[in-house]
Amino acid sequence: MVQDAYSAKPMPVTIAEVARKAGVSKSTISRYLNGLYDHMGADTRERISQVIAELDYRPNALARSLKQKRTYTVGAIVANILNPFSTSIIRGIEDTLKAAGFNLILCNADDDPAKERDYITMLADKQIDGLIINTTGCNNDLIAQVNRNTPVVLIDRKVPEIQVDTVTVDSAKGVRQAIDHMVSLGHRRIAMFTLPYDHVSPRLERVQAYQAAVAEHGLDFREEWLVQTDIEEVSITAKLQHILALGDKAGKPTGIFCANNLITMSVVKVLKKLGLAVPADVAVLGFDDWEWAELIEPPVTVVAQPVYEMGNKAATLLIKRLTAGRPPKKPATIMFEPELIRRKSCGE
Amino acid sequence: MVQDAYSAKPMPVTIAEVARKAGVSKSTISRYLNGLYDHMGADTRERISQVIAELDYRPNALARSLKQKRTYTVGAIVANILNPFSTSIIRGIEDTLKAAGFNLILCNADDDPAKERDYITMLADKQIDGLIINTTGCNNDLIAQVNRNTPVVLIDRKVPEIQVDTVTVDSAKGVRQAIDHMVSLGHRRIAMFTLPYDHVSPRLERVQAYQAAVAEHGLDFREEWLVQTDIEEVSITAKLQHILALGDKAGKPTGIFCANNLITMSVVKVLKKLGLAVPADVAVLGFDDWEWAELIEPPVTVVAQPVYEMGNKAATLLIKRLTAGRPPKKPATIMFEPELIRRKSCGE
DNA sequence: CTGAAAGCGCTAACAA
DNA sequence: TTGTTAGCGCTTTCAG
Repeated sequence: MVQDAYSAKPMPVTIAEVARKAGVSKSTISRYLNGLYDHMGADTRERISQVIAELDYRPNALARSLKQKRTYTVGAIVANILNPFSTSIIRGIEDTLKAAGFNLILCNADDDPAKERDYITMLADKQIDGLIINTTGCNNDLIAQVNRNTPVVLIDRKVPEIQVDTVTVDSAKGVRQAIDHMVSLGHRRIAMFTLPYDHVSPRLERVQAYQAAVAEHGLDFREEWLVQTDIEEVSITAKLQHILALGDKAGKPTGIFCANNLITMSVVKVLKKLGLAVPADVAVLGFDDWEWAELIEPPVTVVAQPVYEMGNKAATLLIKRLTAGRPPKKPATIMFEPELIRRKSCGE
Repeated sequence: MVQDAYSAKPMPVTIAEVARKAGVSKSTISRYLNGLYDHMGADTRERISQVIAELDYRPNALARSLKQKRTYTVGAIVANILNPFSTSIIRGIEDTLKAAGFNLILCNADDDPAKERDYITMLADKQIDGLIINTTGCNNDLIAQVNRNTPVVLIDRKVPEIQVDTVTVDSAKGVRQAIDHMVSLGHRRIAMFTLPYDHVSPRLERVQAYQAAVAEHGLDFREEWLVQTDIEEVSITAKLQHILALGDKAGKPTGIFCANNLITMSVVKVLKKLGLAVPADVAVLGFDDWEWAELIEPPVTVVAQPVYEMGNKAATLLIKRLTAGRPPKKPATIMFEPELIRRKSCGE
């Protein structure tokens, strides 16, 4: 068949062509490509090397993977790529994977279960060797199914129904540190802002830990102080105005604990727009640190998670499964330690 | 052959199995999968649908792509995923691609030419249909070669040697806006901080535009004010201290123009550490906006680029090539308009 | 040390 | 309306 004059893709060179030009069989080329030249004629080897260079030949990974049933590729799906939390994790995953010779396909679920679902199936269809996912928590069935063929590692968010390696942070301890810190600075009326916490384990854990800490410290508490919200400015503004209008005697909180960095940013932004001073009018403490948290005025006090290391660990766990001598070990859950970073947003 | 007891991957179900169970040929299944059931027996269709559901069958994308010579996947390589500039672009690319039915493989070159090189070949080996790249500028040969088989779109950074669609921002105009603004606020001694600008077109353009603007306004100028640096705190600190120690009469600049957001963040951070007030001690204006630039104290004035739209556009151009009626059009370079966003870091 | 041949899972003429 | 057949580009026994 003749090559179409306008066709976008010129005929790429195949192993057969290399074989012909080098005057050997495809098998020999294949062996060469796979480093099996222990017992290969030095002359043949040399010739093949030359022909390959000359033709600029690169093996087709699709064909190879189809035959070998391995792609040496792992997929990673993060919840929201605009969140520094996700990008740091990605860097952690990437470095470890690369060092081990695996490729990475990155996907951004955008906190949308449907999008996540699409990406999971796309990756599975592409026959990835493994999956690392910071899941929305709404596709557990699919993830479990993928996990039957392909090792999966969960990051940040746990899903007890699925038996897989999981990397998280000790949210309870982090919240404890946060509340202890605020209390030590004299706060006794502490509100908490969180994204909706159904389906998402760390969010739920943080809310529960907040409630526990409030109880143990014998702090004041009102249902209205536990606010579930999205990060839109209008929403945050409304909720903030509501709790801050509660009136001073035991009604208005003096501090706000934000359950993740997105919330923290929004809260700080809105507070600023409302002309409220931090921490004079109200203190702020966030869960999760990020590069420029100290650039905000005032620099915001946070509970930091070792995000990069969490990415490393997730990749390491996955690689272990991918290269494991059998039989496979029981799934483990690794919990990292959070760390309080004192800056200026809580007073002192 | 018997399935190995410990083998990680259970035998996945293939089209042949579906065919057998449904009592039809593989071709029929294939037709079904590809939506060619116009002239298919309603009964067969029904049966196939059932068997597929029953077996949880998913076609192997590797096999399909090998045969079709299309992966419906485009690769995107960004310079630095920790940079909000990159992530916004990614979102733009992603949305457009998804809407057009293409998959996206994301890679982070980390501003490292070697890493970039690896990713480009990896993507090419995986037979991507197209590539969008914010290149380091050090792999032009490779990119040109890929471009012979596969449409490439350059984003943010131009490479004149390669004939491809390119999406950029009008750096010259942006810089002009920046300098004009500072001048209008009374600054006549303006320094510029930039990352090393060899290989990277927008950086070079910005430096040239800065020099041109300085000349046209008849501003004071000293070689030392044009500083090339990395974003490490130590480097920035040293350079900053140097120019600020120059002495007041025409030596010490009153304003600093930062050529990109990474530089801006570092400069602001170091200024803060040095106890210098912005804009009282020195004004700051940055190229490129980002979500939380207004959270900094003072909120920093910037020249914003429509990053999300640039991502959209890059993807759109690529899709056009991928779905084009032939013959292909000549490569175009699209230039987006920057926009000055006045905040507080330049005085007034 | 190297080659022949079969086959990975799918699609696409061409027949029927 | 459906089946047969021949590959896509590579790897991998099995022979020699």
